[in-house]
Order: sequence, then structure tokens, then C-alpha cells
Amino acid sequence: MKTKEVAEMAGVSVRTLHHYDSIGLLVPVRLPSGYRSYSDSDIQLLQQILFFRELGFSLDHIKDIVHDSSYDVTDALLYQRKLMEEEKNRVMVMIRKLDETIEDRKGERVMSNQDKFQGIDFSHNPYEQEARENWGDAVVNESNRKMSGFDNEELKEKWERIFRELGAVKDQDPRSEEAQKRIGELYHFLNSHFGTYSPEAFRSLGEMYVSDERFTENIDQYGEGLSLFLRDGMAEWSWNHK
Amino acid sequence: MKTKEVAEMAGVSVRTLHHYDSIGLLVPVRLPSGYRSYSDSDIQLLQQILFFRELGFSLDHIKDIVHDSSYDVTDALLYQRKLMEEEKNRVMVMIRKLDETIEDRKGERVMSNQDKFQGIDFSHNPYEQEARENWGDAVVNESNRKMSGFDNEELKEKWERIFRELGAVKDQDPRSEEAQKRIGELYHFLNSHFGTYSPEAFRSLGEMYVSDERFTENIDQYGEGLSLFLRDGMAEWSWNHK
DNA sequence: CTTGACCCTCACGTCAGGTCAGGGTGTACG
DNA sequence: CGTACACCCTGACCTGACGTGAGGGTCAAG
Repeated sequence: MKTKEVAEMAGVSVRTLHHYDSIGLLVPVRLPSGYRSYSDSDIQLLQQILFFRELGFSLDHIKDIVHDSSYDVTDALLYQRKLMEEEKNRVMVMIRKLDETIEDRKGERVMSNQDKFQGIDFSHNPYEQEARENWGDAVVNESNRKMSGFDNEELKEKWERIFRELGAVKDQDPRSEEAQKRIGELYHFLNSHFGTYSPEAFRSLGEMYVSDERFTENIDQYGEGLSLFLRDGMAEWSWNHK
Repeated sequence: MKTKEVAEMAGVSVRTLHHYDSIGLLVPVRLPSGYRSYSDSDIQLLQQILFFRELGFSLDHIKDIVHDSSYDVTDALLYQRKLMEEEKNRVMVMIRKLDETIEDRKGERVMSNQDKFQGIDFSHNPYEQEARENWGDAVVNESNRKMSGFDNEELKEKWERIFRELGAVKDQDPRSEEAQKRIGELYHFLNSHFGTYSPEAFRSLGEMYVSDERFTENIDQYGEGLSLFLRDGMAEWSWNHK
């Protein structure tokens, strides 16, 4: 039989047969043309080789097994079983670690969402001084609200409720009565829990919701484009309440 | 930090760090001398890399994960979990096939009996602890083979056959091909039935065959001077297979 | 000024083939 | 007889994650 016929019969590639020839694992006779010619016993040998290959043996090991009659096949099988058992353990350890890591990240993701609720911590940010100058203390206070008691569950809930409600009206005109009412709630909420905001500081805060992407990301969690809506609505609100 | 310091700290080889440098995974700055200099953040990055490596990620994949912040790590973890699950199944299929094959071969075996060999029982021996320290667990496991299933007739038979064959070649050069082949059989036999022997442990075992007269007496049952032959032959074998 | 411990860069080896490139063989058809 | 096409061959480089060694430079201690 010629190479390709054997390959198709056995379900291996021609290259594989070449390889087995070159390492002396399965060496067919050659025709005058140089073509490989596989005999029936070569085919049988190949079946054996592929059998052991399926069991995970290395070609080197297979060579010993099939060409050395003194080799104890049962020993080889038991040895191979041990190797495979170790491999299984190795992989199962990885899977366990992966599961643990995935679980951990689930937990952290909740926390990092909480972090987002709790705002951006400017306290170690080199831009804090500049922010205070540009936007007034109120803005930075909000950023640092985590430090000023925002980890209180009740506050978080209120914060979320307010932003969800704002998200629900974000596609209306920011100057509409409904929108302005919600924005007023935000103003009073901030004034109750995060220091004193002048209407002008409130307007500045709205600018920052758009110009600083850390705020933008945070706010747009409650609805795409909410930060833009808020900037305009807060500007309107401060205009009406100055 | 210099290369070797980092390597020792992290428990990897210097070559590994060179490799990570060359593939752009962890590229330290260079001192004027050309020496690599790892910064603290390099060390942190290395820890991350090794963490993902333990989870079975490829270095290519790790590179994406640690150098591309837009990469979703949770997705990567889930993907990797799938890969590892497949790998586990692959290995478990092999183990099942191995077990089936081993069972089949057991059925075919003809059992005759003839026993002489008495293992040395270290299990109540005050020197066991010392022996474990001096020679490694492998030696003591062999000594205790009686306890670990050696009372199985089949195993005893195999053991005897191997030693009779060794006795038959004991007057040849222990380095001869014939001798080395027989010694290889012994190695595989021990590895299949009595725990895991490194080639080095195998060499130590050979030393013990000579230095501990309980072994010597036992082994020389199969031929005067066999223990000496084995010591030399096993040393040679371990040298060629380390 | 030498030793010895460290550093560097090639560069080849591992394992089981995959994937070309370049060139020869065999046979059916016109 | 020529040619198209299927098949054959060898040789050589590629993969992954390093191990191993050669050949040569750097640095601090004695």
C-alpha cells in the first residue's frame, strides 16, 4: 500500500507516516522508485502504535513497547496510568484555581460597582488641588464622599434611587418641570449629606460630570447620556435659583 | 534588582526571565553594562504573569491580558476554564482506556506460583526514618513492598523473573547493552509497582544494595555478586537517563 | 591582578507533527 | 507522443516554553 492509502485508512496524515519512518518507529520497504510500500504487518503495527498513542504514550515509549518483545506491556500501562493520573490532577488544580479566581472576581465586581457608587476617590489624586481651585470644594467633597460616610447603606440607597429616577427622565427636555424637580432633589440630597453647595458650585459640578470621564462613566451607568442631561439641567436649575 | 535575585524571589529560572524579555512579556530596563534591572513594578507584573501561568494560560494570552487594559479578564478566565475542562476530559478518556486495557490484560494472564522471595520489612524498623532521609522514600517503599501489595502472587513472580534474568547476565560488563536493558526493566518494574523513582533515587537504591547487608543477602540469592553488578549497572543507567 | 560569581547573547534541542518549496513518478487522455 | 494531474519524495523551517551549553563581558573581594 502506498502512503496516502495507508494514511486515509488509519486516519492520520501523510506527514505523520513520514515522521514515524524517520524516527524508526514504522519503516516500510521502498519500491525502486523510492516510494514507500506498507505491508500488511506494517498496517498492523501502525494500529498498535495508534492504540498506544491514544493512551497518551510518547512515540519514544511506543517504540520501546512495540519493537522490544522483552518489554512488559502491563508495566508500561501501569506507568502510563500514573503519568495520566498526575496530568489529571495538574489540570484539576488549574480548574479549581480558575473557579476560585472567577468567584473572587464576581465578589470584586460587586465591590467595584459599589466603589463606583461611592464615587471617585480624589484623596490620593495629584489633581485634587487643581480640582479644588477649578470647581470649588463642593466638587471634591463629593468625590471624596466615600470618606465622609457614604458607606452607610441608607445613603447609598437614596443615592441610587435619585439617579435611577433621573435616568428615567433623561430623554425629556432638561428644562422641563419634571426634570427640574428631580434635579432639585439631587441638589438637596447633596446639600444634606455632602457639605454646602452653592447653586453655582452645583452648576460647576454638572460641568464636571461631562468633562471628567471618571464622573461620566459613573453617571452613565444609570443611563446613556445622563451626564449630558444633568449638565444642562443643573445649569438651568442654578440659573433659576441663584 | 538583578536577574538572579528576581528569579530566586519568584521561583523561576534566569532563562525564563530572559525568555519573557525576548518575547516582550516582561521587559526590564538595562543598566549601562547591559545588565537587566527589574523595578518594583516589574516584579508586580511578574507576579501577575506567574499567577496566570499557574492557571494554564499561554504566554501569548497572558501578554494580552496584562498589557491590554481593555481586555476583559473575566471572559479570559471563563474561556480558559473551558479549555482546561476539555483537557481534563481528554486525560480522563485516556485513563479510562488505560484501565480497560489493563483489565483486559489481567484476564488473559496465566498465573503460576512459586515463591521464595522475602522482602525486607522496614516498617517496624527504628532505622526507617533515617533510611528515608538518607536514601529517599523510594528505597523505603521498596523495602516495604511486602506491605504494599507484594504478597500478590503475580508481582512476586515478575520480581523473580526479573532478578533471575539479571542473575543470568551478572558476569557481563554492567555497562553492556544487554545489562542495561535488563536494568531498565527493573527500573520500569519498580516505577510501575512501588512508587515513583527518579533515576537518581534508583542509583541510590543500587548503593543500598551493597551497603546494607539485608539487601545484599537478599539479592545475592539470585547470583553471587549480583548486588555489586547492580550497583554499577544502576549507576550507569541513571547516568544515561538523568 | 586574579579569582569567582554573576551577567550577556547566540544558538541548538525538546515533541509530534504542520506547512510549504522544489522536484520526480505514474497513468489516463487526447 | 505530449501533457495534465494526482501522487510521491526530501529538506527545511515552524510551533511553546523554556533547558542547556558555548564563548565572552562585568564587578567586587582578596
